[in-house]
Order: sequence, then C-alpha cells, then structure tokens
Amino acid sequence: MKADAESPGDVVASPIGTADIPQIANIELLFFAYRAFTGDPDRILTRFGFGRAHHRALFFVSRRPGMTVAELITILGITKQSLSRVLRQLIQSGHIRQITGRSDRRQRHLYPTKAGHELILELSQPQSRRIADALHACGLADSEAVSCFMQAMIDADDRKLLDAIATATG
Amino acid sequence: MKADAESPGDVVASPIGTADIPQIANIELLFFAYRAFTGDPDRILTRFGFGRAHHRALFFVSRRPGMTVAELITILGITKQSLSRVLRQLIQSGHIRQITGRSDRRQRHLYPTKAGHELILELSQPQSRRIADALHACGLADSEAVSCFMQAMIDADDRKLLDAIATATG
DNA sequence: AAAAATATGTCAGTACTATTGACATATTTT
DNA sequence: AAAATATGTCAATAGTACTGACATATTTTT
Repeated sequence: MKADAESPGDVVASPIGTADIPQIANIELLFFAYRAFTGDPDRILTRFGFGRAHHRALFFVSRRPGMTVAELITILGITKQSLSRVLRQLIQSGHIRQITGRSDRRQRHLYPTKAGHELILELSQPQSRRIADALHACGLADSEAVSCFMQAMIDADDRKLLDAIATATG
Repeated sequence: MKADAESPGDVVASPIGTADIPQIANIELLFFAYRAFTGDPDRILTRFGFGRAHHRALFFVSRRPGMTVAELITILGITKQSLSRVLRQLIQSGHIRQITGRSDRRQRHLYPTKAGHELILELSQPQSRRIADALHACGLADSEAVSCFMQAMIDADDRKLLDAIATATG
C-alpha cells in the first residue's frame, strides 16, 4: 500500500509548458470551456432523469427531423446497442417519436414531439447564451474566427456528416 | 413494444435553426470539435489500458507538479472516490508518484515520473498539432481570438483555478 | 419463389467513469 | 485531549459505452 515516498526520485518537477507543447494553454482552455458548455444542460437533464446521451440524441433528431436510426448512430458514433436504451427512454417519455418509413418500411424515421422540441430549446438556450456572451466579450460578434477554428478542428469524415445536416437545415 | 407509428401526430417536422437558437451552428461545431480533440489521445490511452480520466489526472499533475490530492480533486471536479482508482493505477503503472508533504505530512504531493512525463507529451502532441493546424488554416496564428473566446466560455470560479495553474506555470 | 442482405431491436456480459455514504488512519490544530 | 483536516478504502448504484449473439420484418438479389 505504500506507493508513496519521502524523497523525489525519478520525478519530473518542472511543469510542462509552451516549450514542450506549443498549444498547451489552449488544450487546457478547451477542457474547461467544454466542461462549462456541458454543465448548463446537465443540470436541466437531471430533472428528467436523462443524461448527456439523451441530450445528444434529441439534439440531432431535432436538428434533422425525419432522420433514420442508422443515420443517428452514424452521427453519434456509437453502436445501436448503446443508442437503444437512450432512444427507448426518449420515446417512452414522449420526447421522440418513430414513424415507419413510407418507401422502406424497415426504417424508423425519428421526430421530436412538441415536448421534445421544447426540451431541446430549453437545453440549448443556456449554451447559446454562453457562446454569444463569450463572442461578445471578445468582440467577435460575427463568430467567423471561432466558427472557422472549430470547423477546422473536425476530421474530414465528420465534416461531411456536418455538411449533410447543414444542407438539410439551411 | 409498438412505440412507433405510421402517421405523424404530435410531431415537429421543421429542424431547429438559427431563428430558434442563434448559436445552434456553433453548438454543433463545438460538439464535433471536442470529439475530434479527445479522439486522438483516446487511441493512445487504449494501449495502456487507461481512459480519459487517467489522461486528465496526468495532465494536471504534469501541468502543476507537486499539487496535492485535494487540489487535483478540485480542478477535476470529481470526488476523491472517483479519483482514487485512477490515481492508484497511475501510481502502480509508474506514471505518477506521491511524495509526503514536508511541512504537512498528511498531504501527498503528486509528480509525474519520467514515464508519466513522456506519456503526457505523447498524448498532448496530436492535440497541440490539431489546434495549431486549425488556427493556421483560419489565419489565426496568434490564437488570440480563439483563446479569448474559450476563456470567456469558462465560469468565474473555474477561471480562478486556471489562473492558479497559469501563475505556477508562467 | 428462394436466398441474401438490410434495418432495426433485444439480451447478456463487461468496462470505465462517476456518484453517495460509511468508516479508518495519520497528522495537525485548537 | 479533542476536534478538524488530508487522505484512503469499501460497498452499492448509475450512466454510458463496448462486443457478441440472436431475432424479426422487409427489401433486394439471384
């Protein structure tokens, strides 16, 4: 149990800094920024007995109503087994509804209900406000620099998925 | 089991957009950007049987060597029980070392070992490169706009924690 | 028409990260 | 000596993810 010592041995005592990792400060900032960003909705989700996975599913379904289960799985980057429970709960709670495909009756098209629509708005509002406030505080009202940066951070294949959403959404 | 329907009922068929949530596009971008950002180290961590929690712990210990367990808990925003297993594994694997406090012998000061130092560099390099590339692609070499934005996203109390790290790190 | 492929769903088992609550030990402060 | 603090551990629970196996309905291919 005594994995502990009185004297430094092998130890590295100097902090890693910009000399080691040029973007270390931004790495750190991104960690904290994302935590703040997800913290707002987390508090709301607790009221419904939901977690972040529910939020993400509802978000993308609301962003692209009528998407199939397979499309949602691709965007979320999880397995159907992982999505299964989350989706079942969102359907049972009346936030998402499945509609059998007209042309292909194997498919299930996903739509937010009115309740689901209201919930995603409630979850998104504090996030939107936080982003808008941050942009404003830095004099970046048009958000072009930040949007470009975030887009450039994303892998090519994920950017394709995003384009598909943007196309459907306008 | 038939939570599914042939006809739309209560359903909201129009996608949420900028009219509903002004920053909806940036919310979406941030989700994908962060996923890409964490994806790089995730692949490396698997080799060691570690997860993201190990990465975060090692990151902050390396960023501020000599920090106590209590300080690490505060920064990570988790309970000591959650940290316990992760820290024990990092100590057993020889990536972090504990040194009993000289003035207060109850405290355990945490340091990365040489192995820990090398691992955090390996984990941080792809993240740093990704950020640097994204900044460069958007002509934001000095990263001022992006850094300001991320800092402004963070809650006041977390920003204090960050300042403490920055002060120690220079 | 039969066979293969596809879309979805479910069950079982496992892993990682987190929680709360209770309790233990060593050390410092009062 | 008593109280507070820093750390650590055990047990139980929850949320999110995974793999593998199997089932059903439907569509496509042969």
